[in-house]
Order: sequence, then C-alpha cells, then structure tokens
Amino acid sequence: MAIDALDGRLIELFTVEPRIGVLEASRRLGVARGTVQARLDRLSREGVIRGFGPQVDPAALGYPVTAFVTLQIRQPGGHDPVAERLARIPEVIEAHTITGPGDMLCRIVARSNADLQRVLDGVLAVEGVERASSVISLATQIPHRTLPLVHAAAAAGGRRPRAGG
Amino acid sequence: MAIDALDGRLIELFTVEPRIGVLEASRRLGVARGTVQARLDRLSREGVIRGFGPQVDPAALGYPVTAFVTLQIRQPGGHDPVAERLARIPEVIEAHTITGPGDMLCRIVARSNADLQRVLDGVLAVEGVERASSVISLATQIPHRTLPLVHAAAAAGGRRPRAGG
DNA sequence: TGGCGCACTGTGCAGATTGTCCAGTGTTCT
DNA sequence: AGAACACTGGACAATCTGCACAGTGCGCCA
Repeated sequence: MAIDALDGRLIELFTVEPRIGVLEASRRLGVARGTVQARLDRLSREGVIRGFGPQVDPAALGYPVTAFVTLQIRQPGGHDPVAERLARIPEVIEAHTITGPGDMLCRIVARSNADLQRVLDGVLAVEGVERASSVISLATQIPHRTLPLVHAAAAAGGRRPRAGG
Repeated sequence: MAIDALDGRLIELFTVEPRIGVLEASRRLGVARGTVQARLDRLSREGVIRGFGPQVDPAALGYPVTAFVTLQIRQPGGHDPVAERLARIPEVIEAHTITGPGDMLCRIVARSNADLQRVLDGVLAVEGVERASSVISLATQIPHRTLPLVHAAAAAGGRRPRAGG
C-alpha cells in the first residue's frame, strides 16, 4: 500500500513522541483531529502500523549478547516443525528460512558469552537441527529502524492529496 | 536489571492490548493505578521498555523482500564510517559488526528481488565495502518477539514483592 | 457537464482517562 | 527502633477520547 507525506509525518511524530495523543498530533500536523484518527485507523487496518506495543530491549533485561545463528536442518518434515521447537526457546528472538547454504537464520540473545553456549546447546538439541554456526554481534551500528524507509515510501508512493473544507 | 512477575504481566498486557490505558491495566492486573504508573515509569527509565512507538511493517509499506547481507570491509578507518554511509540507505534496516569471516551484518529490505539488486548495488557502492554476500529470507518462521524472554526474565530475576497497604 | 463519493474541516457533547496530589499501612534493611 | 520503600485507595481539575454532524472542495465516472 502507498502512503503519502502526511502519513509519513504522522508516523514520524508518533515514533519520536509516542505519548502525545491524537489531539496533540493533529495540532502539530496542522490538520483536523478526525483526519489524524482516520489516518491512524487506516494505517493500522492496512497493516503498515502493526501496533503500539512496548518495545522491549533484551540488553536492559539482562541479555546483552546477541548472536546470529545459521542452522542446517535435517529435513524430513520441512522447516516448520523445527521452527515450532525453536519457538519454545525464549532466547530465540527471531527465525527465518533462508536461501543459500544454510537453511534457517535465527537471532538469539544470551546473558553472557558463557550463557550463549548454553542457549546454543539448547538450539542444537532441537530435533532436526544438524549444525549451527553463529556469529556474535559486537556492536549495533544501526539499531532496528524503519523511519527512513517510511520517508522513502512517502516520497515515492505519495497518493495525491484531496483538499477540502 | 531484574523484573518481577508483575512487570512481566504488565508488559504482556500492553503488548497484547496496547490501547488499554493505565487505568484499565490496573483493573486487569488487580493493583492500584499508581502502581501500574510507577512500574511503567521505572521500566521506561531503566530502558527495559524503549518506547511505545508505532511498529512499522516494511512488507505492508511495499518492501516485502528481506535479506541478510554480510559485508567485508576495507578497514582504513574502522567500521564506523562505513556504518554512517550505510545509514543513508533507507532500505538498510539494521546493521551490526560481527565476529567471524564477515565484518558487518545488515538487514535489508526491498520492493522485489529485482529491487534488491538495486539496493545491493547501493550497498556495494559504499566506500569501504569490499564484498557483500546476501541470503534472502524466504519466510519468517518466528517474527521478532520478546515476550517469552520477558517471561523468562520475570521468572528468573523476580525481585521479592513488597506488600503494603 | 452533472452527479456521486471521498477526504478533509470544524464543531459539539458525554464519558472516561490522565497527571498529580495525599495519608495510611506493612515490609525490609540498617 | 527508625528510615526507606512499595503499595493501596481516594480525591481533584484538566484533558482527551469516541462519536456524531453538516459543510466544502476535488476527482472520477457516466
């Protein structure tokens, strides 16, 4: 779906200051409250905005170590049963099936490098996992972000605005 | 920092239903409103909760292709100048310096496989980037999640509750 | 060209929520 | 014993929300 400049500004505003309400946002953007409400509804309905839940930082929770683990899978039943078992490990934050020599790529966190060993053992113990090769994140140069993408999409896909009132 | 069971339930509640306010949350959890407010303040202050901003889905924005790209860097000035230039590419969602044969790992999105080629060309054009090898995400088996981790941390680190009033 | 539908504006209202106080109570730590 | 702390339960004014309404340009289609 395409978003326009106003959508972009709206997302940026709520990203930077999530606590401002619809009313304050409408004041800052110079549009009517109903417009902000309608835009927000649409963005949520279309799935562009997944939600407004709290973003939890594993590091602050006591899991400062992040690793990316490439798995090789013995594939009698496909990837799904493996993924299902991986999902039971809380330290597995994310998992994808991928192209290339590996079969799956997971993001894993741990309390320390020693703890990472424990978590990896847990991953290797998952039935169907044949091999795991991991790289540790030494530093996060660019933390997960979508704002630049939103701006790019807003600039590219801009629906023509409809004036009125 | 350690969180207890109430913190865990609080985070879960707001993750599942972000729109409920502090008051409704206090009712659901069976605690006083001030308690919820204080807990939320503390979790935000300590960094466990990074924020309540909108979570944007690149796929819904028109970028359904995700790739993980391992970069090899020519390192006259370290990784930072490269990261800085990568940060100017909106499709670069995330970047880490890593251990192992590669130097950096980035998450990249694109509008299509053909578009991914364009983005990769942009990455390769970054000064200091020598080589890039990418794997494409075919499916997201486990979408980014932290809830299980929160529960694990709540179970492990539980501060002893202080009763009162 | 005329008509319809859409997106937006600006307004109003009742009800709910927020931010911010307060005093009181029971625990834990010193 | 005393201090510090976390929580309860209550109160208040100010604000925001959800919802509704009429009116206005503009694009699209017949």
